[in-house]
Amino acid sequence: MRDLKAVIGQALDVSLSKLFPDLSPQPQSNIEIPNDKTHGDLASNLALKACKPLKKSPLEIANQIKNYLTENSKQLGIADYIGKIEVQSPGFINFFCTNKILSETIHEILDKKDNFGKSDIGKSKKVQIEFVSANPTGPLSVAHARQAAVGDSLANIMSFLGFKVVREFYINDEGNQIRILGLSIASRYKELLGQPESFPADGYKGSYIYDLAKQMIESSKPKKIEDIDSNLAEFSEFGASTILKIIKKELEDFKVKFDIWTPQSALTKKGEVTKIVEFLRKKGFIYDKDGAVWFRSTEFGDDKDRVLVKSDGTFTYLTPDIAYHQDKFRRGFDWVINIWGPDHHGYIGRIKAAVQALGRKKEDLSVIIVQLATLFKDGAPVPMSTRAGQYVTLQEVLDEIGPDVSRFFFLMRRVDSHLDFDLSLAKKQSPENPVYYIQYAHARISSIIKKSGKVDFKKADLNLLKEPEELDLVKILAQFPEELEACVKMLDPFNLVSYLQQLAAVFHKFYDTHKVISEDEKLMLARLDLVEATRLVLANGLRLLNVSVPEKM
RNA sequence: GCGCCCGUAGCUCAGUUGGAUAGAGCAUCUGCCUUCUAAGCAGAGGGUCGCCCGUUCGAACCGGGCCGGGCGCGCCA
Repeated sequence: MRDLKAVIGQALDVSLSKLFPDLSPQPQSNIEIPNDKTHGDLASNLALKACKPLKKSPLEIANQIKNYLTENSKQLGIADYIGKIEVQSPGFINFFCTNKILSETIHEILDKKDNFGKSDIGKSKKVQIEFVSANPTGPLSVAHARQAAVGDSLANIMSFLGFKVVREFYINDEGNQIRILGLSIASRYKELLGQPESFPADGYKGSYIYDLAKQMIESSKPKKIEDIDSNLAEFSEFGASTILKIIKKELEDFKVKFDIWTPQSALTKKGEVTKIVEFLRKKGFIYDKDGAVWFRSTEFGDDKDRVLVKSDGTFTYLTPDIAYHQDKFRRGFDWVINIWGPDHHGYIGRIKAAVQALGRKKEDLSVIIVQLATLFKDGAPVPMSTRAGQYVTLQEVLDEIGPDVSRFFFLMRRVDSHLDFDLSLAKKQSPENPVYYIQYAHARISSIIKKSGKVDFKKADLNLLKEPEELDLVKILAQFPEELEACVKMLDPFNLVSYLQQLAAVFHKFYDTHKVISEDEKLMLARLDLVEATRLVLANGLRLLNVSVPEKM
């Protein structure tokens, strides 16, 4: 269907230029699948676009194009695929397909199997997707979980489409928040040893801090209370590394894999952070003011210039991050994609500025802002705050509802839209749960194929498929590759989720209207081809989302 | 005050280079299992696409101005 669109598009362009050679520039032909079936299988608005420059009525233009296409259908390569062309008011040109395109689609799917939808539009472009990158100061929150689901699924889809994808987790193991983590643990440590003191005001209050303090007491030789304050780094280090292990475990349980874990401290140790300031200074993007070192980010469209080195000599958060981005590009990535929470959207301007200061185009970096997910339990929102230690961790969600349903729920809305995650609904193993709707379609087909005992596909006469429910099914199957491309274009796996729901709906309708297994042997064989193709596409889609594909439910 | 996101059915949301009668799920109501899995299907009700101007053959979509909600605006990370 996608190829057919291209062929028709070209045929339209040719006919327009033959009919009106003086028209310049030529309007772009726009071909889409109409909602209303009486408008054909494909429709073009070319005549409407061309009417203004040509100063003619769109209906007249459309009819001229239609006649040209009909007369030259063989040369234009559309004769076998287009059965009828109609012009409808106010000037749409509607195309009605023949069965040939449908049977070709089914055969293509049955041939390619798991590879249907795979393409090389990525042209082996090297892409890095950095996501989650949570500070190792506490277990992963629901916000991280959504980012993980988005990043992982997007990475799957992009790999499938020919991009060379690397998934990376940036470990923010330096800076203020790590110091506060150490302070928090030390405070609990003293408390457990019977010397309670006031807990730091901005400390992490979660119960896991007690666990960490306990572990330190048990594993290391207990320190003298008076030594603690001079050994804060040890508390920080232990806390960060232990929490990182927890994070890794949570992600593993969520079926999210990373190729590379890059700690900020590694860049610092190599001196990259200091070097990046010198580098930018040499390029002339640096100035000194009020005892601090500033980056002239406004030169690249940022709202204001940014401090890189504070007057006390320490770096701001931005500085190592610039070094990190330089490191990314040095490693040869053509395209760097960062997935961040909404609290970082004000940060986009400065990092894009930095990327340009490093000599890259701003398009080489894409930032996806994933809006927050609010958990609902029994109709009420679950409150969340990391510092107060009052939040549901990814682990708890996983324990309660499992990775399949969780992943799916996190992808059910566009990334830029707030997501209400209804734990009570997700937990239900019932019809209201949309994950089962798709999986159920796959299970039903598996059951039919098993019962039919058929192993040989592609031998049937697919011209026997004439019912509207059958044709609808083939048409939506044909759209799978386009939907995957849309995910990359939008940088959002949502399109795939939405597509799979539609596909399942069309299948369920077909299932309820027509029987596959029947006395009519020839028809049965054709329908078995059709449902097997459907099964393959459902499986491919679910696999890209990392949702399991059950044969029985 | 400035910037970003959002405002579409009772609720949660699709609708993306402007296209034909604005869709889905949930919720409510009515039907469909002696036949491949009823975790399904069919049907009904439900809309001033936040409001007002503008652009044009055509606007939920583009532009301007309001109203309302969320977030960000630090020599924090």
